[in-house]
Amino acid sequence: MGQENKLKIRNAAVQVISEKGFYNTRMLDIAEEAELAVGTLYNYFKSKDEILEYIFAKEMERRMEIIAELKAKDISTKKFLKEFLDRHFEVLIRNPHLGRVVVREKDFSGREKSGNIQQFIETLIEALEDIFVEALANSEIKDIDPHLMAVFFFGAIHGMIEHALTKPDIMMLKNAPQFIMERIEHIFIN
Amino acid sequence: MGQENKLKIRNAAVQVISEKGFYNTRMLDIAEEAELAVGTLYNYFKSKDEILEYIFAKEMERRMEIIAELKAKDISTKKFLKEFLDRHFEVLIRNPHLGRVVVREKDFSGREKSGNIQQFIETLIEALEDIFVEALANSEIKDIDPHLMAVFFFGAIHGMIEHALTKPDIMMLKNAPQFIMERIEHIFIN
Amino acid sequence: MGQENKLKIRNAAVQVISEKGFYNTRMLDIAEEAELAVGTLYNYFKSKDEILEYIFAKEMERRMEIIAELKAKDISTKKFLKEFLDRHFEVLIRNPHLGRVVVREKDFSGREKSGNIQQFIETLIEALEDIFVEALANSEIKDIDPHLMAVFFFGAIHGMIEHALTKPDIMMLKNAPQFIMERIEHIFIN
Amino acid sequence: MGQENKLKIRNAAVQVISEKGFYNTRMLDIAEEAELAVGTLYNYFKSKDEILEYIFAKEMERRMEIIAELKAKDISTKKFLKEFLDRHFEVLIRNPHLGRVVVREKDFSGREKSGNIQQFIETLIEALEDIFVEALANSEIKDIDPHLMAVFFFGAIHGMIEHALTKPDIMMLKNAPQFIMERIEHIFIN
DNA sequence: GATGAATGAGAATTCATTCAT
DNA sequence: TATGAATGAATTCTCATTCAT
Repeated sequence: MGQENKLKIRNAAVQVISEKGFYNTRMLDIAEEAELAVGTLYNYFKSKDEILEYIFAKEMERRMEIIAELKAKDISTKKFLKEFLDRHFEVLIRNPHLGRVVVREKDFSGREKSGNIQQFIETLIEALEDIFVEALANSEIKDIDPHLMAVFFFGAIHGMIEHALTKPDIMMLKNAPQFIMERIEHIFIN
Repeated sequence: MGQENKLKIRNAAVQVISEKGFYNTRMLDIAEEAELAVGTLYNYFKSKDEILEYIFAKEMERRMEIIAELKAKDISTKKFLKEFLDRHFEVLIRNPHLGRVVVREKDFSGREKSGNIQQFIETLIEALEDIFVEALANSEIKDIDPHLMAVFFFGAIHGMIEHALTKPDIMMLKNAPQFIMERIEHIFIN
Repeated sequence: MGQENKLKIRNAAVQVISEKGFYNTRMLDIAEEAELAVGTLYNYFKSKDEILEYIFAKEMERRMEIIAELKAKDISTKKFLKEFLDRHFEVLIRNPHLGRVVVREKDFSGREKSGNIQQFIETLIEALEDIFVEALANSEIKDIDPHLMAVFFFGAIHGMIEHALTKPDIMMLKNAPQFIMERIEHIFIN
Repeated sequence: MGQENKLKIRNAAVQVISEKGFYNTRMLDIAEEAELAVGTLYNYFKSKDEILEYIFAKEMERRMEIIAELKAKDISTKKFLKEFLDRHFEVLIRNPHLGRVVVREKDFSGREKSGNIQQFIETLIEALEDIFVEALANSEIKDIDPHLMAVFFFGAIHGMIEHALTKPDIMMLKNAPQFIMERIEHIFIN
């Protein structure tokens, strides 16, 4: 059915955009990668911008799902963050193209539409912030500004991903979760 | 003399690109902001890409200067990093447009030329890595992978800058250096 | 049976083309208005152009029928023209969309196929010319170039229709036949 | 200077649009006819639509100038109309392409922008209406609805032009003014 | 006959770059 | 050196038409 093509287009777009960057990718590039006609792309997406938004929406949705799932587990914040990192990086190791697109094209500025993508990032940061706020309330972590903490954490993750995928350095991706946890180990009480 | 115009163009480009993003900025936009004719831009830069490269080159040069200067001071690594962060963020607080361009447009991929910009980032990370390698040799810090450390550190910095400038949240820029230092405090011996 | 769909398509086309103009009307627009699938349109018409031709053909056929019918009645030319005008405008008052399409899209030039539509107009003008030729032979009207007369007459009719439908000004449509007759009253002998 | 190119583009557009119709004319066609690059067209006009509007604006301006000039002459309405017709048709005889565009593309419907073109026509009709209103006040013509009269008159003119230029039939253009005057002769008192 | 997704040729428009003045 | 009009390659998006179901 139709969803199959939408998926094909998304995957093709991820592939090509990760290689050439969003602005250097033509609709024709995506179409060829997807083995479809250009016109067909427009049966599934209103514009090129919308394809990028869709990629982001899907990925951010996944991250929120992971967070929701982990929240349901009722584990300590430390375990929570470790597991979130593990799963986040695991996805990227399996699909480096996707990671590259998500970390690189997030600054899709200069157009109003881009608002959505910025929003996805915001939402994720806010979700992380909530985790820290709660941990603070439960005295699981020291008295640290949760907002700064969330931004710092998110930035460090993105930075390592970007660097690892650009080199590319898969080993770094594998070590990153453990390394990041060690860097914030000290914020936890006990 | 001519350098005055080159500076005008650079400043205009920073201003406009920070607002619209590199790909949504036309040479005409830069020319208008600089109060020059489009043709004049080409008397100072061979291409649009070259303007961006120039902006990066200048900024990275400045960072390297700061690093060289601090190295000459022969202070502890902790003080070194703290002072580097202070000065780095200070520049951005004074010129947010510049910060926005540098953090956003670093992934200028999909073209061969972009190599230069990637290179600037690499160089800076390597410089930081050197600091950590040396600190390790001097037993100033714990036994931590210096490369990972440099990437982590750089990522966190960039993430906070980007977030702070996007909101924009000047207060975060002010608090960031101290906050980051506290996060890596534990890596230092003593 | 099938003719029902052909009619639905024609009516839908008249409706949409009258609103958006032929070139700004997509097959999809017509299909939606007709509550049919685009593909279905092609079971009844070979192309978009053919739909417009069909609309014209039908209308011109009707006018020719009116003319034939009036000719059979064997009335004076003056009565003939008056009745022709009455019936012509009556149709338009009842279906302004149709009128709008017929007066506006007659210049469907630049394509070979369009010849047909031009032809319809020609045929109608010739029919009117015949009326004047005959009237001249019967000494019903003064010595006036019948060809010029037909063109003049036809132009005035079209102009008034177009103006009335564009405003729209239904009252003008109602008054037009009488007004036009008064304007050519003087050509009749007696 | 620049106006020279604007004129070249206008003339080329008139030529091509008169042959192929507005919607079947590509910007490239106009550019080639004008012996300019496509891009150059956009240095003088914001869009294809704007070219058509410009053609109309110029022509309507000319007609208004003729009307203003004749008004200044303070001649009888009958002479006024005759002279207006003569000059109007004279222009068309000299530049049939222009005439064809003006009579054919006036119904530039389906887009908001088209409003301007409709407006030009309206303005001209209103100007004619004013003539009749004044003539009525001066008892130069019989008691006839001036609005209907203006629309009728304008329609007849357009119809004859269109027919004459479509055939093409230059003789008809030459005879038209006289013929039209004879048709409305009876409305004048005396 | 009816459907509507797939197709790809085609068109408007943009914009980096050139170059004559 | 400064200018800005001219250029035309490149790109996004549209839409008539086809055809497998």
